[in-house]
Amino acid sequence: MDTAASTHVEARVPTGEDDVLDDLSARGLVAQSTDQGSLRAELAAGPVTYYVGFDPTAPSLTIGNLVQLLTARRLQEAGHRPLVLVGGATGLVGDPKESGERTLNAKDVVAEWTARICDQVARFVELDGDNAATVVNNADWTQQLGTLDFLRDVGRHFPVNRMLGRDVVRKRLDAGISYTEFSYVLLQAMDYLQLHRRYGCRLQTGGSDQWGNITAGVELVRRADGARVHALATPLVTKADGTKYGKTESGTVWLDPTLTSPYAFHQFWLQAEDAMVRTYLHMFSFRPRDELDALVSEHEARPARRLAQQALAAEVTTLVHGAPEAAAAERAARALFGNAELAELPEATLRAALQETPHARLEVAAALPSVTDLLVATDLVPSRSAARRTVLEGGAYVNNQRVDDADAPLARSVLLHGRWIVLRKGKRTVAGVEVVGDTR
RNA sequence: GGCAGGUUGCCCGAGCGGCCAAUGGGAGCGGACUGUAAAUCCGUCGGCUUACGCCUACGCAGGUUCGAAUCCUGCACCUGCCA
Repeated sequence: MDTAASTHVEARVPTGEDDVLDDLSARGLVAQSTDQGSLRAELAAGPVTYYVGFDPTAPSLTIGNLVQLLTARRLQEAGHRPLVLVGGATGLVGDPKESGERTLNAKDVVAEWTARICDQVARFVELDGDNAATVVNNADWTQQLGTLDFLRDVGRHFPVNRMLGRDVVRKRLDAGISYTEFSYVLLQAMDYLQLHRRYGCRLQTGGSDQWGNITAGVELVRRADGARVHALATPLVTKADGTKYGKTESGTVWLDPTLTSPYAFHQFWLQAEDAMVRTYLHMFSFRPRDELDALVSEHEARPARRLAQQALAAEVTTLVHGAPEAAAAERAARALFGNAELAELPEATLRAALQETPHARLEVAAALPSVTDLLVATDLVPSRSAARRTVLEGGAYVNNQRVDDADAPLARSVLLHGRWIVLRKGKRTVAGVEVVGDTR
């Protein structure tokens, strides 16, 4: 991680125009690749058809997959032709992971996830033009393949002794690995071969955790068709301490706005660690590198202003959710976390901000509910016990005022513009409450 | 197939008849400090109950006992040794 981050601080040797590969590696997006010289030559010679694949293991992709999607987009912008593969077939089998055997998902569930991810993925690449992207599903060539043909035509190219030497497999040998997962690599390798034959695909990109699967495909294409094709792996995105990236207190950061709201998505990036913003900007932003370097210098001079985080959040949210959503998330953040007194915000601004956060509408007849009730109603906490605990720990705020009594009904005077409450848990988790009904 | 050991809360891992909602670590959450950053320190960490308690939990199903995560029986899965 650090090596990737440090390579682009130094001024590059001035060789005129950077090519895509230079740009990718300067951005820290190249962890491993097959022979760079010939890959560079092929990319320079003309449009190269390449592919990146995603397995439907959930109803949506996550920000962990975003690096892959954006890398595909960078290559497309450089004139190459993307095939985005969704693993309708491989998703039924499951990539072996170190921690142990996966639970197989039901076929109809996988089919639904596949459809959703096909839609999702299509938004990150250009579907028109000379080098239009194509979304493909590996179920198309895997599903009707017979077992005997599979064993004879694909299986014979895979020496088991080599397969046993693979890292993931070795790590699973003690705990055990099913034949299902052991065979996964054959399916992914076959994808590369099929895409090579059908579309002339010559490059596969993916996360470095996929390197083994990717190179297995490279090898299969060579053995089966005698062709030399390429592989390019991006590094895994991590936090400064090397731990897993992409989780918040409420869980995974999804690309689907119904699973992670644009506001929550924006907040995630806004809260990026100082030590990592430079890395993230280079990996996720499409702005030129010298512009990013300038931004980072400015940030380092005055980190408390969080300029780099703001730029990062604005751009990535725009990429994923569009400019209007990104702007709304930004306005909400400014209203709720800015220096302005909440009571002085115009109602329209306040309402718009709270619509972005988790919020609840409450019918109230007489007395207002307690903070505990509100924390539960807005899903800021999972249970009433947790809500009480939060209040007890001093982490519950109404309109930025700490509340000490978990059970006392709130006074009517807390209502902003007669109906709004800004509820906060801890430092940065905000929710809105709209009180409707008799508010005399 | 035989023998031995194992299955504990989000994860790791103690407990081996009552003092166990269960030691400890990690993650998470809250507070202090700060900048919606990191590090550090402190607190918290099944659910319901304005707290007297109640409910659900220690692989699954039964049983013994006043009382079981702890003992017994059966089942499932895992690990090691032997075949």
